[in-house]
Amino acid sequence: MQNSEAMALSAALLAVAGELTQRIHEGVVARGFEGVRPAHGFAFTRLAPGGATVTELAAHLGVTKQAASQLVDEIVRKGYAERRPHPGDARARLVVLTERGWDCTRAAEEAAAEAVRPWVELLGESEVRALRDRLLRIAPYGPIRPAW
Amino acid sequence: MQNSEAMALSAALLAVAGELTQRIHEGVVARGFEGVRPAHGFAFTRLAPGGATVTELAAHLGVTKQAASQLVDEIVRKGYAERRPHPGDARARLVVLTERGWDCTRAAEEAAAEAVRPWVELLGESEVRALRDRLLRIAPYGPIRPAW
DNA sequence: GTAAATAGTCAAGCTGCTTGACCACATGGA
DNA sequence: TCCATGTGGTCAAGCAGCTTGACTATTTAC
Repeated sequence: MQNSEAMALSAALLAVAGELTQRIHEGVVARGFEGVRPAHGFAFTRLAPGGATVTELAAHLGVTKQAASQLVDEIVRKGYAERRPHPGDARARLVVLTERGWDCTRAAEEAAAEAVRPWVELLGESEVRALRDRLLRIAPYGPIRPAW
Repeated sequence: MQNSEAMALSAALLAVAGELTQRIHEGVVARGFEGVRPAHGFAFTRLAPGGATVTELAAHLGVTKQAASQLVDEIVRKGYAERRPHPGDARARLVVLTERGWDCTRAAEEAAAEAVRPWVELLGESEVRALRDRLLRIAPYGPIRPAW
């Protein structure tokens, strides 16, 4: 594959990612969840399955644990999560979503569906599913980092 | 399309975008261009076709013109671009890439090709081209914004 | 039982962005 | 032609989110 083709692919991918992030964020805010940043959404997806420690969250977001701790401070203060004692490790604390945190997560899913709708209208549902499948196959396992 | 499917698509897209940005950046640095950030790359693509004013660059990056001006300061100081008087508007200044700026742009294209190579090995060239074509069709025209 | 590793926080500093103020030049109407 | 308004650009100050460094409490390993 030529360099220029790879660059066009990259540019398109990053443009779509930027647009998507912005639309999801706007949709979440429009549903009444203010003071929440896109990075919080990525934290929520890590906390959702049953909570996580600050260190686990830091690894998932690709930041220092101090930064993750500050982020947790913020979402706790805003009522989206709470810190509980960790069962089995008295040093650690388990960060779990509150009911409001779950509401916000569901709002983000709705906003994502809304953001993707124009793609379905343009490409058709099967094409979008194919897009998803291909992206899932090349998606990395490592930490989720901001695009830039 | 279900909300959960849209969310999976979004998560995969953003994960791939983050990984891609990081790999291109690493590739550019590995080719000897230090002190350059991913945002600079997006500036370069706007400057490349024949230069741009600070205001045009700000619109392209989706930031204030003050921020764009600071970014131009930086890439000028590092030797990637220079400010010239604007032909036809004495208020404006045309920011153009230097030879080193062009070298860096070509390095970014090489790095992009390198980052995309694993996808070609995994999905095959025609599938990756199809991916590119679909992304190009849903890519927005507006400013390029960081994914988060 | 003690030394090293790990979870978490506090504090200070830096970087890249923002808002606000301002000057130089351009544009359009009397 | 002259002036009022709009636009391109920069300077300055402030802020948000991250970093590094230092420290305590607890766990793990020998």
